[in-house]
Amino acid sequence: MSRITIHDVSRAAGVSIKTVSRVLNSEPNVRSETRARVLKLVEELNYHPSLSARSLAGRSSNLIGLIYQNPSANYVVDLQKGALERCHTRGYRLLVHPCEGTDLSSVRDLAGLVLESHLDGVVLAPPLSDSTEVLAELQKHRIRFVRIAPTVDLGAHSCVFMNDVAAAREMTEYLIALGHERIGFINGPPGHPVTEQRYLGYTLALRSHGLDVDPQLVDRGEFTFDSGLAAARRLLSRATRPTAVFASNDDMAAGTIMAAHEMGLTIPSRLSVAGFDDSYVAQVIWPRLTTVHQPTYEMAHQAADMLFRSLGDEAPPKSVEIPYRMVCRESTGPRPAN
Amino acid sequence: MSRITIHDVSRAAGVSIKTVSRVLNSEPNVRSETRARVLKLVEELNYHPSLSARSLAGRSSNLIGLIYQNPSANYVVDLQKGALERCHTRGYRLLVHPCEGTDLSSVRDLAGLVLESHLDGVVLAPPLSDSTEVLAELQKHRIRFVRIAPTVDLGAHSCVFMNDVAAAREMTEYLIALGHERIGFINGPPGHPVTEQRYLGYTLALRSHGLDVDPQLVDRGEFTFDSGLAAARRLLSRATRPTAVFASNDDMAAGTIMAAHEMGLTIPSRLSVAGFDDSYVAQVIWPRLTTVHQPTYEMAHQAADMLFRSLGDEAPPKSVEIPYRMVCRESTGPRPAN
DNA sequence: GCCCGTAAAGACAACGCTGTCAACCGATTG
DNA sequence: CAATCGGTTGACAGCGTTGTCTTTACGGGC
Repeated sequence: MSRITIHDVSRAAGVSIKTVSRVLNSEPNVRSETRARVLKLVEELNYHPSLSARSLAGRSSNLIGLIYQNPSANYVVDLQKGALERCHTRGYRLLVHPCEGTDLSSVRDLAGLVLESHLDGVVLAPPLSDSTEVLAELQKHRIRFVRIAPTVDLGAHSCVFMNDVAAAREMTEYLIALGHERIGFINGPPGHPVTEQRYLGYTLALRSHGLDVDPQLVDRGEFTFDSGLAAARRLLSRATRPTAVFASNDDMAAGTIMAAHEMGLTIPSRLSVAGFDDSYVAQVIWPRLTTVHQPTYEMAHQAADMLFRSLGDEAPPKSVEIPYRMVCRESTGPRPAN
Repeated sequence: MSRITIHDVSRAAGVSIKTVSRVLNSEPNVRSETRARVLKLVEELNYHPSLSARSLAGRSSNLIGLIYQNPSANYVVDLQKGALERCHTRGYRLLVHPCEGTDLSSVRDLAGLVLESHLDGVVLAPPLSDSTEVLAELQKHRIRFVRIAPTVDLGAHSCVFMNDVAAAREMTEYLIALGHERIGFINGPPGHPVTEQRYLGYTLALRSHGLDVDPQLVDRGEFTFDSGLAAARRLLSRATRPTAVFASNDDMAAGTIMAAHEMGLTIPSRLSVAGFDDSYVAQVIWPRLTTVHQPTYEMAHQAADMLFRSLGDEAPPKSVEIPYRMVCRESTGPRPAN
């Protein structure tokens, strides 16, 4: 039982392989009668064109890459789903490529991956979307790419993003509106694109409401639960404890909630906690987390779409902003009377 | 700047393309001196062989598929990581394929996927690993596969699994040992491979300790947080409330904990909750969840390994059992004095 | 009635590699 | 010294498509 090829179909239909090829690629200049006959045979013989042969012979491989380096499972899955959905409707296939480790070797591998697999283009998720090495490598090989949530070289390439500054600012202002004045902040790791932005939003909100940015109220984590737990423990043991903590992602917010539980601080009556991302954990922990919905799925979806458009020489917009959404749940409340 | 091919390397090294090919594939009968020269040029020219050409010309595509249909992000990511790691060390590439929807079309597509992409084989995750349609389709096309956690046709093909029955039994016995006698159970959806097994473990434990299986204490969910929450609400409002609830996965256990919080039942002093999977949420919710660690990563890793071995005609073991591990945290405690 | 334009279809050479087989070499053997 | 052999290498034909160019058929305009 060997593979069914275009030759089998062409023989059965009594046409040349080129005609079958034309039908399969929806090219013009095929009589509708012939087209129908070929299509019927394709169905009957259960013929599936070889992608390898296609990408070898043609200009396109109908394969794009999704490149990320992110520890958060939910983020990754949303990314994949968004990109996959778009790939599916456009007849593309997706190769996922988690870049583990920050070493340079994986960066060099990247161009290799694209070349080996004949990728038509790649979608770059943060923090890789800001890596100058990665960008340089891709450009050197003239590889098309779309970046998700970059913070540097905005104008240079297509990208899709959300306004992290405005979102962080709005969340902080929400806490201020609830009466909080000592608002702690758990920052992300330095160097990560969104870290600066979310912190900036936090400080802008404070300043515009006449509040000082107290370094005693700012700590730092690695965007992981454990690091958030540790940072929150430090923050909540300070002499002047904050009445609200804004963690710059949900995992660290979950850590903060755990720390509060440990210390017997009821949420939100004695401590308000806000997160960022609206990941799965936000809906699952007690109390449910007030957070900013990051449109990861939509961004990946849009990024893939822009990539396809640029592959089709259909000059895509330089950048697309996807709106975020405040999600107010039960982890935040008015400042304690005290 | 066009692509660098095997011809460029062979020209530069002053050998035939076949010799370069031999070097790249670690074939014998190449003088070590020649081999070194070729390798050096490959490095210098930054040559990357085309996988399309390879899979078209050769017998193997060095590409395997990971096929799943699972809503849980953490499970999926663990699966991917396990398979990817093994692929990486063996020089294979991984095509992930989430089968959304249970419709037959995706099943028919499956063989198409394999044929189109020249996959050498596939790893099948539950619940697809039990789908007779999928298995039939793969066999019809003589496609090699390894199943993860199947429950039917065990002997027929290679598979890797864990002992869900024993694990569920051990967890139930752990609760019994804590003094609990009214132990609720939240079952999974009918038809899913592990549903029956975990329930069986639960009943076996009860019976062997002289306890009845009270249908009033058993409810059902869909392995999702929301369904677990709903089931727990029902379960905890019954006349004779259980003193412990064993949810057959972590997401539903998280829902149970949320329900308990809603009803003001402190955990574990008034209600013990146990889960299954040891997914990310288990470590993040308050109190941390007592659960069974499901070795998802290891199973995927092992499955990929077995697939590679069977591709290399190195008759792999028919089935491999990966040990589970009880993880006792703070969500379980002695039966309330009452 | 002839020429030309255009739609429809085919012939054939790539694409970049591997598989097969043949060729060559120096060394061993009878 | 011819025959043989194993290690080393190369020539060349695919693999299953698409791209390019050519051929054929069929109308319409003069």
